[in-house]
Amino acid sequence: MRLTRDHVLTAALDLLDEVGLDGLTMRRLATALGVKNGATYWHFPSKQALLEAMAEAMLTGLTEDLDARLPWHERAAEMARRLRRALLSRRDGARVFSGVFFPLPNALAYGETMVATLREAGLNGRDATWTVDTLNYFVVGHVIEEQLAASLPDGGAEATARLTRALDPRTHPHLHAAARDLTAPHPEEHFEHGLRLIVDGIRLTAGCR
Amino acid sequence: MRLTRDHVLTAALDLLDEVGLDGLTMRRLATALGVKNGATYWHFPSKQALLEAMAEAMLTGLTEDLDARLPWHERAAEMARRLRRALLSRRDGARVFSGVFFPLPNALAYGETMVATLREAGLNGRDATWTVDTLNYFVVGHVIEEQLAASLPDGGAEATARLTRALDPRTHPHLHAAARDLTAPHPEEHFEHGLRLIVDGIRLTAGCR
DNA sequence: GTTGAACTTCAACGGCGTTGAAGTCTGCGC
DNA sequence: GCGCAGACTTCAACGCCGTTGAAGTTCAAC
Repeated sequence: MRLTRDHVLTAALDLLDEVGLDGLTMRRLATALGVKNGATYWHFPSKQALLEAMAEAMLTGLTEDLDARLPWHERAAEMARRLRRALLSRRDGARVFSGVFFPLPNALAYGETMVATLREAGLNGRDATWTVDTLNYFVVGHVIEEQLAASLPDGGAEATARLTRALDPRTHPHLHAAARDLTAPHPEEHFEHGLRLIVDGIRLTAGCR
Repeated sequence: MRLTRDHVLTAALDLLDEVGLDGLTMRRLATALGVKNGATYWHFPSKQALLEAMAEAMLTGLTEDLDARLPWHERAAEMARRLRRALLSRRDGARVFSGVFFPLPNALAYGETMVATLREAGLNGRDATWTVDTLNYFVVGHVIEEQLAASLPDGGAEATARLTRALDPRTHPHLHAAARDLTAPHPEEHFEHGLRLIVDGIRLTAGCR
């Protein structure tokens, strides 16, 4: 059967889950599709274009069915949670997303909804836009680290051990004590902690005007 | 004259400024040093090790001469600003830093100081650690974008034009209006805006206990 | 001077994204 | 039924990349 743009895209997403971003190769993708190396280039002009399509696919439906009756800060938090879940839906999803520069339609819809929500809270255009940026840096950065930790060979045990070894309790008492509060074991709580921090900051800003 | 680990390191940092992270190649580095391709591998076992040393070099002196009389929130903000400036000191510095997994001594010192500052504010160990993570996601994400925008061929004019073209004012009124509030023209204010947002969130959290 | 370690060169390995010419298939008008 | 044009695939390369190991060179200490 002949190839379709969609075949290539879904095969690429499946391959991403299987081998991760670093293992995702145009040659491997062709092999997975039972096709020779150059064939995919008919459907996507470059690997970058394919990665953009993959990112766009991950963000499908991000703004759908959002409860308009929620107060603005709960709506904003819900959107951030949705973005996180979308990025988590594929292995290394956050890194794929962060490598895309092109303005993806689904990302634009997300941004538009976010800015609209914050404007509703009373923020002016510039504040709302910049606040969305701050939220995005947090979400993407958090999920990148989350997925990095998740794809460590031994569940991060070796990396944690090496970190603990590097930490002299005399010079780094706080970090030494914090070794058990790393991201890895509590991703949800860690995410909610940061999210609340930022949303609280927004509420403070919003209340001041 | 023979090579030194230090020669290689400073040449790598200079080459980074010249050609950016994507142009930084072991072969190009060797050429810049007037040496053949394999020679650098005597001083650094791998490119990754070299990048780690480069990141560590960028973070030198990050925690020095911090005014202990400042209130905690100003000290934390000052640290974040220092981290930003350190990452900005080299082209693509933030991307170099974010690609390093190994716990760098200077990064640990930074983290220790940050956690200590937040504990002083009354946060418990876990809250302090996680809050530092949130701050770091913001700083690194912000500077990555800042430097990405700075290294666009035409100062970002073409990218902005393409974005504006992709934005229908009917479907994306807020983003369309916000096209002039992008990061690029106001990096300082944009950074300070996000920083204040997060620090305000911390102050709120700190006040609650 | 000899020697042994420190350092460099040399030549390759296997991999990557991408390209363009050549080939094959397929559906459509005749 | 047939030919043909466009759609799609293969093939064979190009020029990169990080890394490696054996062979060669330099140099300081004895």
